[in-house]
Amino acid sequence: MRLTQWTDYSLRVLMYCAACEHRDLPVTITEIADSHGISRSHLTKIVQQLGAKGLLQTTRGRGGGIRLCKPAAEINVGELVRQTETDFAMVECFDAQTNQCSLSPQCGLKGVLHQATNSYLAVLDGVTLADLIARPDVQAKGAMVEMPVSRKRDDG
Amino acid sequence: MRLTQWTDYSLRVLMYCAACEHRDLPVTITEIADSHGISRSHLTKIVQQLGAKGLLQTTRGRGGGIRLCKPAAEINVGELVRQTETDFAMVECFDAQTNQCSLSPQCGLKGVLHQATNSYLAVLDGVTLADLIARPDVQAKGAMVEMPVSRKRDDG
DNA sequence: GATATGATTCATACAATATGAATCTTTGTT
DNA sequence: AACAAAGATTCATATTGTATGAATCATATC
Repeated sequence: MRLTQWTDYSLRVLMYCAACEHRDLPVTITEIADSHGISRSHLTKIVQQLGAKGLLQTTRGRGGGIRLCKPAAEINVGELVRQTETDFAMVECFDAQTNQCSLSPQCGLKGVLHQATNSYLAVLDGVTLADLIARPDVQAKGAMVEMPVSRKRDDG
Repeated sequence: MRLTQWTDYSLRVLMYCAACEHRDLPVTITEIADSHGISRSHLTKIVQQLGAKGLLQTTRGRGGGIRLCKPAAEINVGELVRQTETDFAMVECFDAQTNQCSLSPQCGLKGVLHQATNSYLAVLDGVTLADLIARPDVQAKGAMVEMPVSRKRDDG
C-alpha cells in the first residue's frame, strides 16, 4: 500500500523541473542529484525513463540538461503514477490452477480492491504537477469523486 | 501500490471462516492450509495475528480450531486492511535532515498522496466480510464517498 | 499418554527495489 | 584537436520486505 521510491523520485524530478521552468539554463541531473543527495547514476535512469515516456526533453552535451515537454499544468499526477508504478495487480486467489477455494465463484474481493485502487487513482487524476508546487492548500481538484461502482446495494 | 500477500491471506482466512460460520466443528488451520496449498506453519502466524487482533477466537487442543469473534457482517474490510497492512507511509521527502528541496515548504505531494490513500481505504470501509462472500454483484456499499479534502478549490 | 490442535522460534529463500562505479556517447567550447 | 560537460548504458551488488517452512513447544481432549 505504498508507492515505490522510483515513483517518488520521478515525481520530484518533475516537480523540480516545473519549479525551474522559467530558468534560462536547463536543469541538470547532477544538480538534482546533488540537491537531494542521491547518486547521479541512479537518478539518470529515472530521468531517462521520464524522457522515454515523453515527459522530459533531454539534451546531451555541454549546456544540455532536462526540461519538461509540456507545461506543468498539463502533466497529470494520476497518469504519471500509472506509468511509473509497475504493479497494480492486487491480490489474486492463491493459485488459479489448484484453487480449491469454495468461495471463488462468488468472491467479491477482487472487485472491491479494484474499486479501491481506482478510487486512489481518481484522486491523483484530479491533480496536476502545477498543483503540487503551487499552493499547499489546494490539494485536489475533485473533492467528490465518482466511484466506479457496478451497482448500488438495493437490499437495504 | 498493492497489498501484501499477508493481507491477502488474512482476508482469505477470515472469508473461509465466515463461509463456515454455520458449521459444527471449528475450522482448523491445517484445513485452510491444505485447501490452499500453503504451509500450515506460515498460515498459523497469520491466524495468530488475527487472533491477537481480536478477530479470531482460537482454541487449542483436540477438537479445537478457529472461529470468528463476531459476525462477518460486523467485520469491516477497511479496518482489517489498516491493521494488517504495515506500511501506509507513502513517499517522504528524500531526507528531512539534509533536505534542500526548495519546494518542500509548499509541496503538496504528501497531502495529495494521503488523500488518495484515504480514498482507497474509504472504499474498503464500505465493505464487510459478509459482503465479500455474499453477493458478487454487490461490491461496495458506499457508492459515493466523501473525500477528506481540506478545502475545495475556489479559484476556478 | 496419545493425539490433535494452536504457538513460538529460528533460519533461510526469494524477489523487488535501490544503488553506484565505470564507461560510452554526444555536444559545445577553447 | 583537445577538453569539458552533459546524458546514456552496462554491470554488479546491496538492501529490504516478504514469504516460507522445519522444528519444537504448549495445551486440550480423548
